[in-house]
Formats: sequence, structure tokens, C-alpha cells
Amino acid sequence: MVVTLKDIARKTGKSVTTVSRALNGYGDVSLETKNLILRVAEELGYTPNTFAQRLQKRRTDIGLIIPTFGPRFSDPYFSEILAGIGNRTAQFGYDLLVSTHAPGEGELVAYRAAIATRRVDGFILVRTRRKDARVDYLLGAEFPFVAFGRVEDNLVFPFVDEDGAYGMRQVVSHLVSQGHRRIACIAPSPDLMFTHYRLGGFKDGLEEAGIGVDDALIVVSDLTQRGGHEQASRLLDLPSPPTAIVACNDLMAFGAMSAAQDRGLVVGRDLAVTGFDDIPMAEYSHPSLTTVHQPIYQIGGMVCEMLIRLIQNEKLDERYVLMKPELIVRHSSNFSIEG
Amino acid sequence: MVVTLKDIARKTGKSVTTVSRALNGYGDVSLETKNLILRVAEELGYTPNTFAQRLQKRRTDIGLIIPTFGPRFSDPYFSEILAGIGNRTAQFGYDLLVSTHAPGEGELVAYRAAIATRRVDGFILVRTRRKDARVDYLLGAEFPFVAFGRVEDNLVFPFVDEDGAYGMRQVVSHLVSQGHRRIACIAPSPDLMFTHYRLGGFKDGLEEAGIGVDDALIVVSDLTQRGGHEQASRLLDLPSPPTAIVACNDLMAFGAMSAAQDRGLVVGRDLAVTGFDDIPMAEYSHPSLTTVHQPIYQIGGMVCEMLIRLIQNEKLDERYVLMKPELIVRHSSNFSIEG
DNA sequence: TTTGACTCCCAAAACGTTTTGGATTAAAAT
DNA sequence: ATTTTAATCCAAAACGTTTTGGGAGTCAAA
Repeated sequence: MVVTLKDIARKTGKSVTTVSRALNGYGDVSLETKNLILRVAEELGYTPNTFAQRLQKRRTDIGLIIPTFGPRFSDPYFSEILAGIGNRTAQFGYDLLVSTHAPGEGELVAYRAAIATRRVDGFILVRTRRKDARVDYLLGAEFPFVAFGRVEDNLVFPFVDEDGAYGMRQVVSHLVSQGHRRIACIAPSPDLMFTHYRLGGFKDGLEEAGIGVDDALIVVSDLTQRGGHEQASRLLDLPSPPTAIVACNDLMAFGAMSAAQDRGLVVGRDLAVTGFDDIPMAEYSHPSLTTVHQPIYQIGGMVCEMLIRLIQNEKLDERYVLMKPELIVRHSSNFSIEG
Repeated sequence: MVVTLKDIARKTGKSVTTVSRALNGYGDVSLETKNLILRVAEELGYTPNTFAQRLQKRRTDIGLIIPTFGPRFSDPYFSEILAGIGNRTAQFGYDLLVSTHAPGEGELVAYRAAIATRRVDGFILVRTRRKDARVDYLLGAEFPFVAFGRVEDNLVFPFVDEDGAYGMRQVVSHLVSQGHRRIACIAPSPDLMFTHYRLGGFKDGLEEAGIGVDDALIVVSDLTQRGGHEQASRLLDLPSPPTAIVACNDLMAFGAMSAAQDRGLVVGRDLAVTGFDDIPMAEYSHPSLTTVHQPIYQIGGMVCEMLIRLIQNEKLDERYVLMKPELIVRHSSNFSIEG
């Protein structure tokens, strides 16, 4: 009951070859037969068998292996980027193969398997690490990929990234202009590459303002709200606590706000808190969160489009894209603005 | 340079058939040749070509089309369920094909295409609607699928759902026990099936407590924080505002809290707010959110496992699973509890 | 009349696997 | 000495598509 080229060939009295070529728009089919074939194909409800096509041609899917930290990974960041990628793959007629995998040992196996079995013909890498085994592996295997994020030592692969250092300098300069001097930072694991840029930007911002970096005010957490809560609690219980807490993502900032509020502090007045990413929730937290806007959805689409270009052997206009993020000042760092 | 069965056959001096059968563990291959073939396959780094296999056999992937509402869909609910599904598919050696699609016209086309091109052999449906065209379509096409959620009129397909009515009755009874009488509800679109259950449970809870349902206190929103904020604002600006707001998901509850806080109300004391889902953030909002815990991650895994069973023609232990959710009381509805 | 050029078509091979339906051999049973 | 049985193996077909390398026929130019 599944319609194949052969069925169309039989019905039209043409050969399978001609049917295939008509359907694929080759020029060596007369307009008349072409229309006939198109009509019959439509009539019979023909759809090509993807696997037969892929056995012939080389095109397959786009692979995305989302690194998950723990069984629950509710970071809206991933939904956002997934939507960006998913919508773009659809637009180009590609499929998106998603797996989830914790970083570490088994992770590369997943990549290797996907490549070896020829299920995907390009990867999108998200949340790069300083020394990223995935990058090394894919580079070594000469397998097409585009990363959202950079790595430490070599940057010969195509990537899109946001300029985290710039974003952070903006944050610090904003806080300094509000009179803050004791500014703390909740950073994610130093393994993550974006930590490097954001933390670097934080320190540079302080230097620029003529404020020394106090290592006691730099703490490490895990990108979750829980983590932000814990570390902010610790900071606020210090003998001489900070007057501003800069979190390296919005989720940790929410946790920090909550920790402050637990202590009866009014965020935005008694303590400034800032985030990074500008997830949709940032606007509707209480107080609304000062953060750095990153167009995650757009970046997802962009990364995806670059990868498709790469797969199709087209030239990339730009192999390395660095987006300038934008500081969004809201109430959590400035009690008095209207809104 | 890609190793095929033919290469192994050549190297071992056996036929392609024998190599295939050895690799697939058939009994009609001597132990000796089997070991030889296995060794050589290993040596050469053989991995089967998925598309050739799938052209022969029928097994393909598991499809998941995530309904997105608008370009940004940051609902942590989806990351959570995606993780649950993704990890389970991996465990069973299936691949997960993800697309994103807005509900409506084009949506069914995506399903039809995935089936017609034989790219997937089973679907997981999430966020069912009262009259769900996807269900009707898949049922009509006799295509295997499992849903997270029920539909209004017929329940002949396998599903997993949480007992939203029960959860909501718990919420209302808790609020009533706290002395609340004017209880509002922010419900999602009535098209969504879970709205029906949650809102039904809300009304039943009121009836049970001998409180009449006041339609003015039931408002509709869109599951986002922004939406919750808007509708809660409206409710709070009523001449005689509610003393408790029951939101049908956590995100809207966050929005509602923020709206209350904008008005200088202390949530948990001046106004109770509750959510539904218990996304990880609920514990770390300020105040922490009273909500109904749903094991979304586990449900994802469960749905996935049922689908795989179905695809493999195994009997399902249970075709219809209804999970009892659990009320989690936190500060947003009860200022005085410790923690 | 041949020669090219052009248009339209197609048979066969190929992609890499699994399945079908034996073939061969040796051992066991008659 | 023949027949059965069991253990191994394999050639060929099949899955549905695209690509290769022409073959016919027509028409105009030489």
C-alpha cells in the first residue's frame, strides 16, 4: 500500500528512471510526461522513502546532543536554543536528531556512534568547555560541526558566540555607576568556556573602575537556582557582605534574589543582583532582573544555518561570529527606575 | 574508507551473508567463523549503515513534535520531559527525532510527512488538546503513539497523565483550611485538556468546601509568566480582590507573585499564590512556591517506554496510567511554615 | 546522404544491508 | 550402502532510490 516509484512507473507506462528524474526536476523529461508523472504521483500520494534516498545520496540529519547536568535540566536556555535550531532545520528540510548526554566519559561515544552509523551529517555543539573533547574529536574526524561557544586553545572551527566579556564589563560599569564597590560574582564551573569570558569581563570591569578584585567575593556554583541560592547565602553571611551580586546566568540570579529576600533584604535597594542571558522570566521576576540580553533563539537559528551551509559545501560568509550582547537594566539593580 | 560488510567478507574469505548472520547472532554460523568475523569487524571498525538497515528492516526513530507557542518557548516543562524521553530512547537504542511546530494548520502536515517518508515509527504526543486533531489523525492512520495527557471524547489510545483534578482539589482544600474564601484561578486556554481537569478540580474543591464558584474570579491566560502577571494584576485590581490565587502552572504563579509584589503585597501573608507542576525553580522562588508536584521527568521516560513496547509489538502492562500528584506546601501559601 | 546536435527516454548498476531458499559436507541412522 | 539429519555456508533477491551511460528519434546543417 506504500506507493513507490515503481508504482508510478507502472501506472504511467514510463520507466522508474524517468519518473525519478521527472520528480527531481531534471531537464531531460518532456513537459508532457513530466506533468503526467507529477499528476499520477500526486494522485497516488507518493512520498519518497527517506532511507532509500539516504542510502543513495549522502544527506541525513543534523545532530544535537544536549549536555545534561543531572537528570533534571530545566534551564530555559536549552528550550530556547532548541526552538531556534528546530525551526531552522525544518525550514531547510533537515531533520533534527536530539540526544541528551551528561558530559564526560560516555559522551564521545554518542558522537562517535552517530557518525559511524551515518545517522547525522553534522553536529551542533552547545555549551562548550575550555578543553572540549567534543571539539577535538570532531575536528580530528573532520566531521562538520558548528559550535555555540568557543574553546580555549584553538579556534579553527566555525562558531557563534556572544561577547561575554563585553557584557560583563557593561554590568560592572553599571553597578559601579550606582555606587557599588563591593561587588561579588557567582560564576559557573571554570570548565565551561563562557565562564572564562564572563568572569574575565567581570574582573576587567572592576579593574577599569579602579576597584581591586577580591577573590573572597568570587564563588563558584552550578548554573541552577538552587546553586545561586546557596552561594548567595554564603556571600550575604560574610562579615562584610557585598552590596551587589553579579550572577553569571539568570537562574543563579533568581536564586540569589531569593536568598537575599529570605534575609529580609529588598533587592534593588539593599542589594543589587544581576543575571546574564535574559531568559523570558527575567522580565517577570520580582523585582525584575537586570541582565544581559543574548538572542539565544536567533543564535540557535544562525548556528543551524551555518551548519547546513557547511554540509552543503557552500562558503560561509563568516566562520566566526561574535555577538554584542546588550545590558538590560531593570529593578533588581536599580530600585528607582520607573516601570 | 567506510567499512562495509563486503570488506569484512573479503578479508575473512566468507560471504556477505555469513558475515551479516554472524554479526546478528544467528545460530547457523560456526563458533570459529563467528569469532573470526567478530574479530575482523572490530579490527576494521565496522559499523552498520543505518539507512541500509532501515531500508531492509522497518525500524526507525521515535518522533517528538513539540508544540511551540510563539517563537520563544521557555517552559521548563519541555526541557524536563525532553530529558525524560531522550534518556529513555537512548537506553533502548532508539533515536529521537525532534521538531517544533505551532499548533494549528501546518502541524498535521509535519506528522503526515514524518510518517509518509517513513522516518519515524512512533510518536509521542505532549500537551494534548480537548479535541486533538493529532490524536484523530494518528488513530485514523493506525500509527503507534503514546500521549502525555488525555483528550475529551475518546480514550482508546495509550496515555500517561497526572490526575489534575485530584491535585487541584488538594490545593483548594489546603487554601480553605488556611481560611481563604475568595479564591481565584488563572487557567490556561480551555482548548488544552489539562485545563479541563485542573479547572474542574478547582471548582469541585470549592463545592466540597461549600464555597460557590465565582466566575469573575476565573481568568484565562497563556501559561507564561507574563500572562500570569497580567491576569493577576487584573484580579488584584478588582473592587473586592481574591485572597488567594491558584495558577494552573508554576510559570503563571511566578507572574502572579510578581504582580502582587508590585503592589506591595507580601505573598504568603497578604495573598496566597499556588502553582502546578513543581518545576525545579518553584523551590527557589521568593517566597518558595506552594505547588503540585508532577514527576515530569519520570512521565517522559514512561511514555517513551510504552511507545517502544508498542512499536515492538509487546503487550503493555497498562495502557492507561494516571499518576497521583502530590501537594507541596511552601511559603507562598503559608507564611509561617519553617524552612 | 551523412553529420551533428538536440530532445526524450531507459536499462542497469549502485548504495549496504537482511532474508530467502537452497547447497554442501559430515555425521548419524537405517 | 544408502538415507536422514544437522551443521555450515552462500548466491541471489529484495528494500526504493539516484546515477551512469547510453539509445532512439528528429531536425537542421553540411
